[in-house]
Amino acid sequence: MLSGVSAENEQTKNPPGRPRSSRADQAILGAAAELLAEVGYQAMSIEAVALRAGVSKPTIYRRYASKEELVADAIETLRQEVAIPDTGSLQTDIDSLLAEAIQMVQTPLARQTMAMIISSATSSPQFARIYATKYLMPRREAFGAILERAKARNEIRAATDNDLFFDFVSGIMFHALIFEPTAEPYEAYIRRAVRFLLGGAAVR
Amino acid sequence: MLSGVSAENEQTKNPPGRPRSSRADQAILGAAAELLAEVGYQAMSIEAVALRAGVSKPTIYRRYASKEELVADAIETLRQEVAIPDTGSLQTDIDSLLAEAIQMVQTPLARQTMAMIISSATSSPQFARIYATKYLMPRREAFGAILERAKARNEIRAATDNDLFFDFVSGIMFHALIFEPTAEPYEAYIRRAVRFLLGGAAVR
Amino acid sequence: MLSGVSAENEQTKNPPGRPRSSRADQAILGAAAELLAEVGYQAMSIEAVALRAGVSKPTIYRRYASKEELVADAIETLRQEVAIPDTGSLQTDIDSLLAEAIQMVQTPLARQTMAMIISSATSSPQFARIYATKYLMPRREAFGAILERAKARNEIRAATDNDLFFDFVSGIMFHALIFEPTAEPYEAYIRRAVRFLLGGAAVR
Amino acid sequence: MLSGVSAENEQTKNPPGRPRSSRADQAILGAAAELLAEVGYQAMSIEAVALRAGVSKPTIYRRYASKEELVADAIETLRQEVAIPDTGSLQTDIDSLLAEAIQMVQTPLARQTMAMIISSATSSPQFARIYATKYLMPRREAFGAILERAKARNEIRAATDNDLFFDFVSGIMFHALIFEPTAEPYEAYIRRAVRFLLGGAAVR
DNA sequence: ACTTAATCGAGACGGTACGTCTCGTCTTTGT
DNA sequence: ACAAAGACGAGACGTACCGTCTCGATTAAGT
Repeated sequence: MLSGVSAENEQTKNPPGRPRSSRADQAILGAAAELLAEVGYQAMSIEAVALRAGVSKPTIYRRYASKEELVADAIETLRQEVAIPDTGSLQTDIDSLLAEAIQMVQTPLARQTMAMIISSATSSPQFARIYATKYLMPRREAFGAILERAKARNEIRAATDNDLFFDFVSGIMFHALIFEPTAEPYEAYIRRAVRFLLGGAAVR
Repeated sequence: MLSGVSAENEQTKNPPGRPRSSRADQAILGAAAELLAEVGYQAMSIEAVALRAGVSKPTIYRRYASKEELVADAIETLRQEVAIPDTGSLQTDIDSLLAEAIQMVQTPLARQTMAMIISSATSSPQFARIYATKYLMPRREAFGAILERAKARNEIRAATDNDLFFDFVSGIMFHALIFEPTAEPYEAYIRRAVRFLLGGAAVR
Repeated sequence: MLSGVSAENEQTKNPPGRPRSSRADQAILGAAAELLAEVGYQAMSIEAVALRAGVSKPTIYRRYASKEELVADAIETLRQEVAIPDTGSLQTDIDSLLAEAIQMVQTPLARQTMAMIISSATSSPQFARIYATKYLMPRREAFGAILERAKARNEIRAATDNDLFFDFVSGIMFHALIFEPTAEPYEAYIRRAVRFLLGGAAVR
Repeated sequence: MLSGVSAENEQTKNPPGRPRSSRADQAILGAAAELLAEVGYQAMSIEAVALRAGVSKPTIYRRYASKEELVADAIETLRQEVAIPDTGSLQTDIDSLLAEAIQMVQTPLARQTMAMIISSATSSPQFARIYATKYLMPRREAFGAILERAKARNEIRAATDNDLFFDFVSGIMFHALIFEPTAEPYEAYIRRAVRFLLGGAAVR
């Protein structure tokens, strides 16, 4: 891992023997992502991944010591790019971010991923870390940016804790997804909740 | 199910044959609850439940078609009683409720239950319903009661949506449990977050 | 069983309670005999007998302690009456007896019965005894009778052991049924074999 | 099987994948043969075979689709070598063959095997074929050889059907084993019966 | 060209748990 | 007291995956 001696590793010395097949690498990750979205984390068997990837079981186990590692790698490839809106109004900036997040969070893959994260939160915290890094972090930063601009425009109090604000939004989206606390549609509920939160932070 | 016509069903006619053993009922539910807390939902096998309950496998399958049904019944028996505090101050009332909730939510059984709820939220929504009914509902009502009293004392605005307030608290507790957004202790973070929320709702 | 003696049973004291249903008795034996012929001894389950007889399992177990006892009783009811032929010639007498025996021994019920007898010959010798009594004994006596008449007509030597002769015939019928030693039809083989035996016993 | 084409199939190409463990092969067959002799065909469970062989259940099911196939293979391995006696006298030659056969046929394994053969003679004729090939055939040939020599010595008629003679001997041994027709010991009865048969075949 | 060595597919291995089946017994209500 | 209905403990059934292992066949890199 930590190779301080640079002279040796300058030209990545190939190990002897047949190199790993990159075709197999991609096939495995692709099959794992598909199955994850289709049947979920628990029901996904390594055997099924091997079958779909057209690869043998040991070829998977040579790369990943467990289903968790495989899945962690598979979801890591799902890159999240978040455009930071700048409409001149906090309300519309937030609406823009929410629209994307709401759509994303309602896909089966997102549901499965969330389920998996929480299932294994105790035993395998790496999922939560990956999710926090890959998914939450860009959105946290986007929220931070638009909140800062709103402070500059004096729309909200300067003392407002950006991270806490984001945590509340993220938390209530999670919560509502699971428990469906009201009869109204998911999107309407979330928008109402965020207005509530903004009202509390608003300058008066 | 609930047949209002009492005259007909007055004397619940026993079905023929040997009745189900209530000893077995309890033993199964008890063993399931224990194992759930010990090894978690996924690792809990029907076989192990049967062994610990001193009951045969078919005796379990006669009652429950799947592990999910069994577990749903097992967690349904875990009754939640919430005392509604009345200290004369919203802040201390909330502190009192939070203290209990924070303690509860950090036990292994609660973690396992939450994990299971979310894992199966899509496929088996009954878990979420049970949890919402058994766990969240009493707390939602307690929050409603103390918020109403706070409104009467003019501590918070009368227009504050009690349910939404509770959803935010519940949501951020969930969220923080999973993602540990800050380095500070869980309890401190939650208390800080709730103060943030109260600040927004406060009368000015 | 034998309740002819009236002096002892003069006042046939009815036992208390509901008397055993003779309808059930017959239904059980009938169902057992049918299933025995259809699926064989091993595959015949008490459960299936109960179902077909329209009777509950304990009702059967109240009468018979085991499947063996039930089956023993069922086959005991299959009475065997053998007419002793008297045509004036040993050869035609034997042909007559053989015709009937060959036909009988090739029915599925007979095959199943034989299989059962031998399966349990070590552990449950009562089957072999019942079969020997109900099936073999009348034929042994018939053979004895026609052989005696043949001796009187000086067709075979007077010293011929009737029982041994019968055992050989019975034995080769059994043997050929199981192992099909030749390509020729069962009946032709048996007749050829008996002529061989008669040739050895014939007076010269 | 039929490898007429020598050029192509000369070097039997190994199938891909890990080869079956011959250690497991032998352990399974050994355990099956032991259990067969100990508890009988019906009471022998695949589970018990797996346990005794130190092998998992799927390893057995990979090789044999049913208990019948397993047992057929197990009894096929029980090789029967019969030495053909040549004492110069038919009577003593036969005595020698009988002695071995009588001893063999009275062992528990032989009883169990016979029972199984006949139990399944209708449904699974492969047992009877295996028994006929492995057990009866060598003895049939031995009898054929000593009878031919007896004919050369003019002890018995040249027209005597060797196979039929053997069938009678085999048949009466079977028959006597099952029905015990006399009070005398098995061996004495068989020897008496064979003398009867020889008397019929003798040259006069 | 030839060795070397890690890869590949295929599939068997000992395990564990699955959900089902039938066994013979037990326990209730109703006759 | 018996009949019926059906639950019970017990335990085998045959199947599905687990993660590991053993093969023969490839596939480069380093001789």
